[in-house]
Amino acid sequence: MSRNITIKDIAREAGVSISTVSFAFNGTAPVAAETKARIFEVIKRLNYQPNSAARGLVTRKTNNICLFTPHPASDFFSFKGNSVFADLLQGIGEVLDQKDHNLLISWENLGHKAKTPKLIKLMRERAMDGVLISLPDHDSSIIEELTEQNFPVVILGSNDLKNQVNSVDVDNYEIAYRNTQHLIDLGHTRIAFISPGPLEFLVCEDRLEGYQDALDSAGIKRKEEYIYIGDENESSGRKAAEHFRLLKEPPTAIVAGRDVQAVGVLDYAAANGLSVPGDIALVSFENTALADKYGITSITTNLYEIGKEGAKLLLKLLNRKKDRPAQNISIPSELIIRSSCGAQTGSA
Amino acid sequence: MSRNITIKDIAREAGVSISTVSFAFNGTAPVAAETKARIFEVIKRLNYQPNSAARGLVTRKTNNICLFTPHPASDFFSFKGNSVFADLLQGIGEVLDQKDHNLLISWENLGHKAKTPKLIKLMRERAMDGVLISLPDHDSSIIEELTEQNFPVVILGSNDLKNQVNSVDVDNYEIAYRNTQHLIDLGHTRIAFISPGPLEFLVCEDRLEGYQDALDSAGIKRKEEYIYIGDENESSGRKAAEHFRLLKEPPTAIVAGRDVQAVGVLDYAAANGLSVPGDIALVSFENTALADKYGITSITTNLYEIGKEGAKLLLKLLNRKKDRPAQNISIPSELIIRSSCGAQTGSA
DNA sequence: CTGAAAGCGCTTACAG
DNA sequence: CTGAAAGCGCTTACAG
Repeated sequence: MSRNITIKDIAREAGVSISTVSFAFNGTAPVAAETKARIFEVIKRLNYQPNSAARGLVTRKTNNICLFTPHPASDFFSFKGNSVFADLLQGIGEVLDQKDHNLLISWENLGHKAKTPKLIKLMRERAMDGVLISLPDHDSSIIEELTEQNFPVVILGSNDLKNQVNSVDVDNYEIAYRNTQHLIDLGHTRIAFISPGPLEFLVCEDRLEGYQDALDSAGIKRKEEYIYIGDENESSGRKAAEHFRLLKEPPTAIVAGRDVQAVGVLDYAAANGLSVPGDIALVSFENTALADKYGITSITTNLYEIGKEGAKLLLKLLNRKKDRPAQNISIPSELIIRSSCGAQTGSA
Repeated sequence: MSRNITIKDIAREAGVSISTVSFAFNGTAPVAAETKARIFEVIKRLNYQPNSAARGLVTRKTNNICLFTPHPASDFFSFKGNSVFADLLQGIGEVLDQKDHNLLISWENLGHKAKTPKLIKLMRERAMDGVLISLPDHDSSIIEELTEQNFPVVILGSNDLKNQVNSVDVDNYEIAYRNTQHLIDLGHTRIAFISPGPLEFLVCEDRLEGYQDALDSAGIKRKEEYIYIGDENESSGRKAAEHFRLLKEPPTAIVAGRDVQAVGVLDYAAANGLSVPGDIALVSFENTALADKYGITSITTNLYEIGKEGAKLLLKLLNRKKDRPAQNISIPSELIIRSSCGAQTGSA
């Protein structure tokens, strides 16, 4: 590779000092109009782009933001649905793009139990300015270590550290409560719940709690057998529906953990001559294209907005001198009523 | 944030010079055993991690590898199926992890037509050591600019630049040919094709050509109406099946572009009293869990291996002094026979 | 408005 | 085996 153009080349070619080039290029000090024009002519002609390592060494900034998950990639990217994950990334990317930041992406591989967790290593070697953490579980030791060092962190999604760490999320507790309450309002008392994934993910736990508290508030007794742990596959919805159906007292309504699970429930119902919402009233989360297509009542979980607001918040943190109390941003959700819950037709 | 531990701190604390610390830490020159022990004790105690910017400034390496797509994130991540994309990332990540490299991820947002493409900017400011390019289309100007500068590039997937640029892919032409040939061997002559996505993606074009050439070789006349441009949604498979069914001369076999489309075809068939493989023989690509679940004959497209081999190849490039001719690695594919094609039962 | 100089935290010849 | 010194390409006081 041929030698790269440096600030010295520009300075020599433009007949000025390197400080003047730096001032002009960065707009960080006034430079005479003609000088500036000459400098920029040379910059353009020579295709100059400042070396980020050199710049980073003195400014102590990399302009890299890390999106991290303390889980293997497969868990992470499968857990988030297809389009849903793209939305998160798109939201983050748009904001970072605009502010000239790069996106680093990292996860903890199973079995790769290094002495130093990857993220801590990245922080110590200053490979990034801040981190967005997604899908945290109960082990918040990494997050605590980062925040102790005053390293800028924003959590995307449910977390254990409310009020201590900046975060952006939909209120999973609240939307599960709302979904459940909606079914209660429609007269149901035998209401089952499918978790969108394993309960070690806080998003799942939060939703379960919201569901349970809604039942409690309505004076409806919880039933262990009304809870099914699903996953990102449609089949888990089908299996859940079957599990519920085989109970002595089958539920009359189901809170599915995600739209694809709701589709599985619909599938099981159709295959077994059950009517939705007649025999089973159904609500879900995400409000993806699937919900629209199959007429599933679903509450929005706007990952695009989470990504966007998360990135914005992190960037704001980077520009602040003094500490401020942690901010917990909640992205509003909307319950989209369709045919599956029985509210629309009134014929439930 | 408190001041960070530097090599100076280690040197002072260990009572040696900074060169010795550097030599010991990097194993880049012999250091007396006791000296080394003392140094590492201090390193551990003080949690030292070398500053990557400082190191990068002199070594001219960032240890960052960029995964880039010249398309908006939504296109990219949706195009690759859910798990399929996770597999690609997982493959890349495992290799980079092991070699202590970080993954930068970048894409070209629509409407964000900057004067300098993002990737070129990243290259010029030396924010990464090399780049993996995924989902390229016919506009290879960016890739050409990178290779002209001798910047290390590996293309993941189909590309226009065979023999000029390093690449790793399944042979999309060949697997489409093989899929089609399989149906021909089963006696079909009216064979339709669903593209996995828009033809601007080279992977789609390659598969279309493989399909067409298989027909040509068998002396079967191509029919424009036997080609349907699908997308990443199941519904596109359903629509394709309907489109084909309404033709005057409906096909007796379909090469679906991806498993989820094949599921759509099955769905349409079931809803319309058509038997698979009786009325429609069906083959597909990807061999995901869906194929297994629904008994779809499908040819593997191992994205995990593509990611892994791509990352390995790129890392090898980084360590080479002199140029070598571009390498085009082909990941082998396997046709997994299941019930949908009619080969298994012989009752097609 | 402009320039000379120090310094960011490393690596790497070069001496010894 | 170890250390003093130069230098990577920038930014940023400091003088003028």
